[in-house]
Parts: sequence; structure tokens; C-alpha cells
Amino acid sequence: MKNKINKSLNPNISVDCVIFGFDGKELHVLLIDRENELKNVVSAHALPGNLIYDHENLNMAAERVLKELTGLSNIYLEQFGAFGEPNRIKKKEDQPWLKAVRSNPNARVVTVGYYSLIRMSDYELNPSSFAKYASWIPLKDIINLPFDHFELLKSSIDYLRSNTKIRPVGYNLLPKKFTLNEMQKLYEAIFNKKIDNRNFRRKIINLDILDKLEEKQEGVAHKPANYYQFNVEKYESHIEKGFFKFEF
Amino acid sequence: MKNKINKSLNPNISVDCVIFGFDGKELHVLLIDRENELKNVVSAHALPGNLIYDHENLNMAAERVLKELTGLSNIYLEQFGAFGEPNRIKKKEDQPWLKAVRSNPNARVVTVGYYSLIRMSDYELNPSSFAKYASWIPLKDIINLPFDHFELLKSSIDYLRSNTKIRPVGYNLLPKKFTLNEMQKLYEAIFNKKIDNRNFRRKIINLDILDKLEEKQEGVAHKPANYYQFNVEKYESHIEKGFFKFEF
DNA sequence: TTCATAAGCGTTATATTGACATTAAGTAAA
DNA sequence: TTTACTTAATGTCAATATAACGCTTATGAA
Repeated sequence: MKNKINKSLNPNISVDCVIFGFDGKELHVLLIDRENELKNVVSAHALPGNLIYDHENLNMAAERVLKELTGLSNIYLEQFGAFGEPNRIKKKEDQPWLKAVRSNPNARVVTVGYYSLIRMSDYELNPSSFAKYASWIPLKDIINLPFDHFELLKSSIDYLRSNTKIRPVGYNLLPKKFTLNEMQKLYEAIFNKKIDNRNFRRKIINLDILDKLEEKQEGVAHKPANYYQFNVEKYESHIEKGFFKFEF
Repeated sequence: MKNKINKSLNPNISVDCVIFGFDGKELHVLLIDRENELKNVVSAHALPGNLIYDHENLNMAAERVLKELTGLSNIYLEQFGAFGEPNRIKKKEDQPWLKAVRSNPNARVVTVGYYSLIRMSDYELNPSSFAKYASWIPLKDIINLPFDHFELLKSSIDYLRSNTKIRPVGYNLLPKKFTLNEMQKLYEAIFNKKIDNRNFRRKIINLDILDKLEEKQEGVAHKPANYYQFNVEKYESHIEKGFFKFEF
């Protein structure tokens, strides 16, 4: 079995996934823990990623790898870049792990980065393959990662920010029903900056992508907030055209 | 020599370059002609691209490949995506050429797309390697290409357009000195749509990235246009921050 | 001198932005 | 039952940006 798999695993191409989650307060990233015996290494955490099979395309590979390592499936993944420094997996501290899991640990590997935004509470993590654990780590607590994963992470954040400036975000990150303040907190988390609440509300509501529900928060010790949900049709069409202002 | 090169050519990873040029009227794309005996194939034109060496990173590879095939050097290239459909180089009509130039013509190849915008007149084309000719083809005349090159081309155009909405464009495409109308024609070519000239001028001038020169067109049978040039500092800083309007 | 051509300029009505402070609705505590 | 506390929700104004629109100007050619 191992041989059969290795036969069609391409030794030179991998995918890595940066999965962002939002808990209402801050952004988290889904990382896996690799083998236990590597716990004493600088960082056992890593982005879920692995070599691809020759019969699958890059998107399929990313979905499969994510599923194998974390148990997550049906996740919409978007490519944010290819990373191919010749020395990207040559760091000394990364070698023991590579030797343990790769049949060709010295091969040059170019990786393609995929990212996604998901509601943390919607998914249960079920790590397997070489992942012993999979867990949500607050973005701000991630200070290093093996290989060039930290670069990938930074790059994915740049991409997420650019993207959020161009098209609305949140359908995949927020609960089905959410308050405008939760949505604002998400934007603040993405841009890492405070936003004026009146201006935020005006801008978002004018986009006309939300439906205001008849439902309010309950049991909170303050004025209850109204719930909203995305109007999927309007949201999608806005995603397609983007909300550029610099048009002619 | 052939063996030595092949030893370090990675059989699974390639780069392809989409080089856009502008002649003052319309966008052109730099294509190579492959071997003569393939002239009767559906399309002998192709994007300049080839496998990468294991010692070079993706950017270096794109620069080298571009240089080898077209003679262009010192071109700033930007990545626009990775393409990895398993069948992307399996089309029947593409096999003879692959067999002729690749030592492993059946290998699965993932390609990374790079694009650039250049002033056509600034560069002389000097094809070599497996390129017999390299020539500028009007974008609108390109109706098919081998492999998935047509997909890459479409994807690069999408990327160029998105990019042009976010940051100014033209420094690499227009002559050093240019008129506002030439710049407008460039934008019209990119977006493939007419732009109101007064609004265009106002918008571009308000960006404050151009210096108005003391020089005018000469010998034209109409009111001579004023020349402008990019103020590189202001242009660069604008490129960095982008001109998003959807900010908080 | 006139003609043809593209360059270059300006206004107005509308929409968007950013800055800023107060009131409202609920629970908890006194 | 009153008061305190907390977060939700709302409005205005001045400045800026946008889209739509037509006329005048400078030059070479006829």
C-alpha cells in the first residue's frame, strides 16, 4: 500500500493550507502537530500540507491533504501563490521530520498555497495521517513555523487583506446569524485596526448584501443586538463584481 | 551537455510567461514559434515557458526561460497563479513537440504563471533555444494556444485587470515620455472599454504620480499634446499602498 | 484662409467619505 | 423599584469624489 501511494505521489510538488477561523474575537489558524517525538523541536506545529498525487489537480490535492490531516472536508479553498525557493525545506531542524515521512526527503519541492476562511464552530477536527493533533492557534501567537510556512502564512494574510478590500467577506467565517458588531469585529481582526462603528454599519448596509432578521440577541445584559444573515444571491454577485471604486 | 542540463531540470515544474506589450493602440502578447516542422499543427505559437532547474527559484526560472526563448532580460515578472490540471499537457496535438524537446515527455508538470508589462519598442527580440521566432501578437488575434496556455493567458488578463483597478499601471508599458491620451488608450486597451477623457484626466492627475513636462508633440496635424512622465517615487508609493476606496 | 484633427479644459448634480456624540434596550445589583 | 452598567443603534455636516456632458484651442494640410 505504501509503495502504491508513493508511486503516484509527485516528489516535487506539494500544497499547503492556511485555514483561518474566527471565534468572534480574533483570527485563528489551523495548525497540525506532527509526531510526538518532535515536540522538543523548535516548532512541531505546521501548516497542513503534503505532496500531491499525479492524478489530482491542485485544488483536489489541497482538499484531500486538508481532509487527511485535519478531518475537514467540503472546504472552499483558494490559491494564493506558489512558493519555490530552492532551500525552502532545507533548514537543518526540518530534516528529521522530512526523513521520517518522505520517501525522497531531499527532493526539491515547490508548494502551492491555498487558503480558506471557516466558522470554527462548524467543524470538528479529526487529525490523522502524520498529524497527531490539529488545533486552532490564535494568529498573534504564531511566531514561527517549520519550512517556509511562516512566509506562507504572512503571504496568505496579505492576500486575505487585499481580497477583503475588494469583495465582502464573512459568509464563511461568521455564524449563519450574526450581529453587525460581530461582523465589524471580524473586519477589525482582518485589518488589525479599529473601525468607526457608524461608518462601518453604513458601508456594509449600503452594500445591500445582508438581510435583517426579526430576531434579537437574548439574555445579554445590555441592549440586544439585531441578527443579520447574508443574502447569498446578493453576496455572490457582489463577490463576482467586487466593490472597486477605481473604475472608469 | 544535454545530460548535464537534464540532470538538474526538474521534470515536474515549469514556468510560463505572459508578456504584455503596448504599441499605443492595443495590447500585444509575446509568443514564440516553436520548431518549423510543427507549423502545420493547430498552433505553433506558444507562451514562452519551460521546466525549471532545481537550483533556481521560481522568479529566477521565469527570468531565465524568458531570456533563453526571447532574448529579453531584466524584466520584472510577477506571479499570477499555479496551474496543475493533471491533463494540462496531455492533448494529443501537443505530444509530438513534447516528445521532441522533453527527456520525460509524459511527466506530470505543474506550471507557475508569470506576467509582465513592457514597452515593446524598448526591447529587441532574440529568440533562441527551441524558439525559432518570437513575436508580438495582438491580443485580440490570439484564439488558441497549445497546452493550457490559453487558460493561462485569460487568467493573466483577469489578474492584470484586477491589478490595474488597485494600483496605477503604465510605467513599464508606456514610453518614458507619453501623452495623457496615450495613457488613456492603454487603460482602454486593458479594460477593453472606452473611457471619458475628462474624467480620466482628472482621476489620473489627482493621483499625483505624473510630472508634466515642458515638452509637446511636434509635427502633428492637430493641437500638440503635452508630454508627461511618471514621477517614480510617487508612483512607487502609490503602487505600494494601492488606491483602494473600500477602506475603513 | 479655411479645414480637419486631436488636445485640453470646466460645471453641475449626485454620491461617498470621515469625523464625531448621544440615546435606547436590556440585565444585574442595590 | 430604582439605579447602574453595558453594548446596540442611530444622524449630521463638511469635504471629497464621481459621472455625465460640449465647447474651445493649437497645429499641419489643403
